[in-house]
Amino acid sequence: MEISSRPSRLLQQLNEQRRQDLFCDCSILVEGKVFKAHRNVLFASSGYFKMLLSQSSKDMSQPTTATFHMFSPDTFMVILDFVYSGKLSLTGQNVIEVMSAASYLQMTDIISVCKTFIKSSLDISEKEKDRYFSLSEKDLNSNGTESPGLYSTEWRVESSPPHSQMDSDVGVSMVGGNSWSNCTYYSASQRNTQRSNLIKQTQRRHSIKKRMRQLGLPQSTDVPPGKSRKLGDRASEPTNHISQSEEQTQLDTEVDFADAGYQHGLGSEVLPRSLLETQQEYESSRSANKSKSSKADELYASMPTILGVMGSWIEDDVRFKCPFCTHMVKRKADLKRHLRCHTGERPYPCEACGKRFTRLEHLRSHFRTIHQACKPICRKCKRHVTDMTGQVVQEGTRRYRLCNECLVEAGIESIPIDLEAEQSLGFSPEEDKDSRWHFGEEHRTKEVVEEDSVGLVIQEVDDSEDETEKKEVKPNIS
DNA sequence: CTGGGGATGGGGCCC
DNA sequence: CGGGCCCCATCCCCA
Repeated sequence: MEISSRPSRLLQQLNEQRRQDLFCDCSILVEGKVFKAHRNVLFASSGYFKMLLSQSSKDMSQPTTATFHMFSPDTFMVILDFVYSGKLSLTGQNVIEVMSAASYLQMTDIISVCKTFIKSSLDISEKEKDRYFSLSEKDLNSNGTESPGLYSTEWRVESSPPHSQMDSDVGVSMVGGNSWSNCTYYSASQRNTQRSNLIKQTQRRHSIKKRMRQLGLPQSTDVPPGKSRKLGDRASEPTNHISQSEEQTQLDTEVDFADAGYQHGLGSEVLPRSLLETQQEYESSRSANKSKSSKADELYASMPTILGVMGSWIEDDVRFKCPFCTHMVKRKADLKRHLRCHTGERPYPCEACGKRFTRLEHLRSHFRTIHQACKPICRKCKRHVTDMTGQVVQEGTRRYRLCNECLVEAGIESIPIDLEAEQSLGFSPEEDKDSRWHFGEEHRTKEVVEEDSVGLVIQEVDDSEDETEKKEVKPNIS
């Protein structure tokens, strides 16, 4: 016979004891504020505490103390309240920090709730959008006041009492690792600029799919687990680690959910609003939520203060753990590089096509293959070509080589170098000849329009000038 | 539908 | 610590 209410009553009792500082044998110091708690409860709730307490458990007579600097007392209070009550008080303002702290403390329960919170905020964003349009269409003359408590309830995890959420693969490595260092992130305005550039990319669908994968969201083209990457960290990456890029993508578009609460139970799944499928949706969403986006930007702006690098020690080997996934690297610089895949930061734009890259080398590679036709290989027959046996064909902003035979076969051998067409791209003959690759944002639209009219342009291949051209053509990559 | 190849992105590591 | 190279996985396009 089982009394189902017994565990919760026990937890209530423990919570009461905590509040009255009864039998507390553990002190947690967070930025000068002391929290009292029970070892047993902390041990059972957090992988971090489990490791910490198992190391210090030999001396049970001494009270255990732990000190944290990487999150605020308020954040820890939210987590501690969750540990003792199963209730997680999330708001739009604290969700990121709570999730980050939970990641550090290895409390995947909380991470899951935070993730769902953020996901469902996107759902709310869509509802808000619908409501916005609805108001626009029907209630333009109405008072337009919003129900302040539209989403005000509290997030609760009631279905499961706090329990151990060990992340075995990171558990050991986390012990003693508590140094955080700030990382560089784009400001909100920079991000807006980047985002607008990103929006213009033609491969958005690809990135959305990819981000869905990062989120662990189901998708039709998802690869089976067995086909995952060679590196175990991706395969083993828990799906409850929301990627920051995704998180930000969502937060950028979401409504103001700060100060609002949400009712959530783990048992009743809150279906995440899937990522916006198209640019139109994305942008209409953005425009619909324009008045609210500043809040999301504020939220983003707060991230640099709460995101960081966890240094941890495995034996004598210092390694750095990504706060958003289980990936660990040996060098800070590698972590910084890795973080770009979470932040979506793409600092290296291609001047020719506007496509942005996370790394300079990728930009260079892209530019060489797409815009410079550096490969001395005929694109059609794959044979090796020289400047004697082939020519460079330009198609839009793409360049590639064709051997003379394939040129004849394609019937484009008679097309001369179309200087007029090149000028039609918006460059005067006086301009640097290479500046035709410097398509800025202002040229891009024109470029697309003109691309068809440009057609194929053949230029003489001069391999000897390739290096020179490389430098001139792409000053920002050399 | 499928396989091949190009483009892209990410990790490890050397300089 | 940044730059760069190499390698590999994945995606996408095309035959």
